[in-house]
Amino acid sequence: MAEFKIGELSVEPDSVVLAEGDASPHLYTVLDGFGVRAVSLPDGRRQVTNFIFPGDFLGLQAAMLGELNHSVIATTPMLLCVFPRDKLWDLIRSSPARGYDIVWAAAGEERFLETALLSVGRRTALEAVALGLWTLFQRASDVGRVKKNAASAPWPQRDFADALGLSLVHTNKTLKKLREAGVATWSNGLLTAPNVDMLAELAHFDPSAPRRRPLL
Amino acid sequence: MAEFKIGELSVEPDSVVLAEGDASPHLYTVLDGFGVRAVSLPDGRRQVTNFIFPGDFLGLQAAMLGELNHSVIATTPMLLCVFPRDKLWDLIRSSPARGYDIVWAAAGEERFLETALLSVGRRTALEAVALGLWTLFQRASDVGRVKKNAASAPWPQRDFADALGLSLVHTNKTLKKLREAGVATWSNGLLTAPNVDMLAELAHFDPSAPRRRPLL
DNA sequence: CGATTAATTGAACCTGGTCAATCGGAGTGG
DNA sequence: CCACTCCGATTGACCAGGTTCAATTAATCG
Repeated sequence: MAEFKIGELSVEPDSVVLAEGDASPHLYTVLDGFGVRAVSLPDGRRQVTNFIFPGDFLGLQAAMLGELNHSVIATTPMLLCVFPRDKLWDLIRSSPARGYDIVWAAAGEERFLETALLSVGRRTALEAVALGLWTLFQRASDVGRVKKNAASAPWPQRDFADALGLSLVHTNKTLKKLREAGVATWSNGLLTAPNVDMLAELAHFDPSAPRRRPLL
Repeated sequence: MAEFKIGELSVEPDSVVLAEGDASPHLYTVLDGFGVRAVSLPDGRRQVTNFIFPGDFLGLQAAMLGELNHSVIATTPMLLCVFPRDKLWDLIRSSPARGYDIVWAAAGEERFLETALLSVGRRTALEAVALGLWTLFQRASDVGRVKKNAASAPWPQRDFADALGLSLVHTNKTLKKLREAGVATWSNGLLTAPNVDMLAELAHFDPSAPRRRPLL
C-alpha cells in the first residue's frame, strides 16, 4: 500500500473529515484516533452508522459511487494516511489481493450495518444499548484498547444515542439501569464491563460469528 | 461470468434460499423473481434489510466472511444463476474489472443500508413509509418493472413493515394516509404513484445520487 | 471563579405498539 | 354455483416505551 500513499493528515476533535455529498479526491486509512460515520436529515436529526477505530478505511463510497452518503467526524485527535482516489482502480488491477481485502472490508461493514439495523428496528432500548456496548468493547479489544475490564470508548453519549436511534435522555436512563445492575459502566471515555458476555446475552446476540480476516 | 456458472436454481415463493448462519458453498445472481434479505432475533422479531430484485448478487458475505448474517427468502418464484464460492477468488484474480464491479455493488449496498438505518432510527413513520415506497419504485424502475405510474412490488405488507421497523398495523394505517392523500397506492403487488418525487419530498430525501450499475 | 458543555434526573406527553375483530379475495370440496 | 377455509389487509380501542421539556448536577477550562 505504501507506494500509493501521498501523505498524512492530522485533524482536531470535532472536525469533519469527510462530509455527506462530498466527492472527495482522497481515501484514508485511520492510523490513530476515533470518530463516527453519520448520516443526517436537513432538520438536524442524525443517525450514527458506525464508530471509527484505528485501522478503518474511509471514503470507499466516494471512490466507487462518486460521492459519499455519510459524513466522517473525528471524536478525538485523528491521524490519517492519505491515498488518491483515482489510484484505487490501479491498486485493484495491480494487486488483486488488495482488491480482495477491500471486498472483505466492505462485506464486514455490510454485516455490521445489518446488525445495527436489527437493533434499531427491532430491539428494545435495553437490548440495543447492551449490544451497542458489547460491540464497542469488541472493537476496542480488536485494536488492543482494552486493559483488564476497561475499554477505550471516547465518545459522548450523544453519539451513542444517535447510533441506537434513541433519544439522549432515554439512552442515559438505560445506561443507568445497566450500571445499577452491575453489568457495565461507561464514564470518562472508559467502558467497564466485568462480564462482557452478559451484554451479548441481554441483547439476544450470538457472538459466535467469525471476525478474523481469513488468510489468503 | 459465464465460465464460472455451474447451473441454475429455481425456487418456490416463501422458500429460504440462504439461511442466517449458513456457510453456503454457492453464490447466486438473481435472473428473475423477487425476495427479501432479513435478519432475526431468536424470539421471531425480524428486520428486513433489503428487497431483492432481478440482477442482485447473493451470498457475498458467506464467501468473504465464512458465513451469512442474513437469510434470503423468495417472495415470488425465483430463478437463480449459481456460482461456486471458491471461484470468487479466481474471478477477482483473473479479472480485476469484475473485482471492481463487486466492490461497486458492495459500496452500493452499504449506502442503501445507511439510508435505511437513518429511516428506521430517525424518520417518523410517515417519512419512512414514503421513502420505502420511493425506493421500491426506483428499483423496480431500474429493472424495467414500471409501466406508466405502476411499479411491480410483489411483497406483503408484513415484509414492508419489517423493513421499516414498524408494526404491521401502523404500517397499514400509514399507507392508508398516503393513499387518501393521493400520493401512492399499493395493492395486489402493484405500487402506483402519480408523482414519485412527492414521496422523496415527504421523506426529506434528496434523490440526486448517481446510480449507474455495471453489468455483472 | 464564572462560563460552557456533558451527564443526569423528573414529569408530562405522544407516536407507534398490542390486542382483537372484521373484511375481502382465492382456492376447495360438495 | 355455493359454503367453507385460509390468509392478508383493514380498522378501532386501549396501552406503553420512549420522547420532549425543563431543570439540576458534574466536569473542564481559561
